[in-house]
Amino acid sequence: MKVAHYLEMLRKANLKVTPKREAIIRFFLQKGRYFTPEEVWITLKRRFRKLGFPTIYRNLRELEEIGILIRINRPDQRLYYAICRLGKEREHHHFICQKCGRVSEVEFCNFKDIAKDIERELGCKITSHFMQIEGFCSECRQKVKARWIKWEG
Amino acid sequence: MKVAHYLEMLRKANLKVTPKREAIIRFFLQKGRYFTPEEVWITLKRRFRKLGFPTIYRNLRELEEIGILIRINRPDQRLYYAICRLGKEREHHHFICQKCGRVSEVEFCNFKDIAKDIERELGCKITSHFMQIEGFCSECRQKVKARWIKWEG
DNA sequence: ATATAAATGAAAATAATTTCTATTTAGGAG
DNA sequence: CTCCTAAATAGAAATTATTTTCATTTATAT
Repeated sequence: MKVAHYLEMLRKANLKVTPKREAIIRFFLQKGRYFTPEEVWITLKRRFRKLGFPTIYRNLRELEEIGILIRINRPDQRLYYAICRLGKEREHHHFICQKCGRVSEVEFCNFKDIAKDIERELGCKITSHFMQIEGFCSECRQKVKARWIKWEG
Repeated sequence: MKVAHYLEMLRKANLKVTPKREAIIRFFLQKGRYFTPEEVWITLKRRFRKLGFPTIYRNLRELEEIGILIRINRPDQRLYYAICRLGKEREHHHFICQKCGRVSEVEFCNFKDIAKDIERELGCKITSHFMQIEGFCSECRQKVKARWIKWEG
């Protein structure tokens, strides 16, 4: 998705299109991986002489609420965000590279069937599920392979 | 699983079986739902005149590391723990009741096949995945139903 | 251009979590 | 059963991520 599309999402959500919001979106879109609010702040601080922490935190949360960003779960319990290329309408999950942090959308998920089974088993009613998949992205995977070959001779 | 089994897990992990550790395990086992470290502390404080926050935090983390407890993800970004009745060996996920907080094990997950498809699609190598399923447990579901019937007449 | 509600920066507050250190305790050896 | 040692703990203090407050600025509809 292009920047224009995300800006349209802002308008639809009655959020003003400010230079900082646009910069945040462009930043995530360009990097394609996850970041902490602090990392976003440090990077954007170069371009904006004045840029407060609360602005970053507030905007990241707002952008997440309307489906432009997603939150990434990490064991260190800090906030991590990444851009979502699909939005909330299309059910999907995310793959996170444990080496480079790249985040990729995964549309495939036959959870409907699994949910049915679980509901029958537990007698419960499932309303949502969250999944995060981790591993090595194709790029990092090839690097690892290359190193292996080098070692193995 | 019984308390004795969890104590055995402690020994295997070279962690001493202290009264507080045992109390933490019993607490979670009896309640069957998730709690914050603070909630655990408040409850156990009644039984132990002296009980420090760090002890709770440290123990919860340690018990999680060896598979006795699991961490629950909530949007508020705070720590939540619950007991795991299966351990790390058996691959499984957890269902969390959004009303009462009850945590149930879900062994069914045909992720192997899904993983294959994702790996082919993204060219990645999947090493792990995390899933958390939410909804209403059978008990809370019946309560909701009962209220509905009452309303509907 | 103007008005107005929304967005922002700076400083301060909050609150969860961890560190530090002296003391206590579990559990193995004798 | 007693002693020993490493591990566990309490309490206070420190740390640190995140949020609140509020005066000022800005986007955008008119």
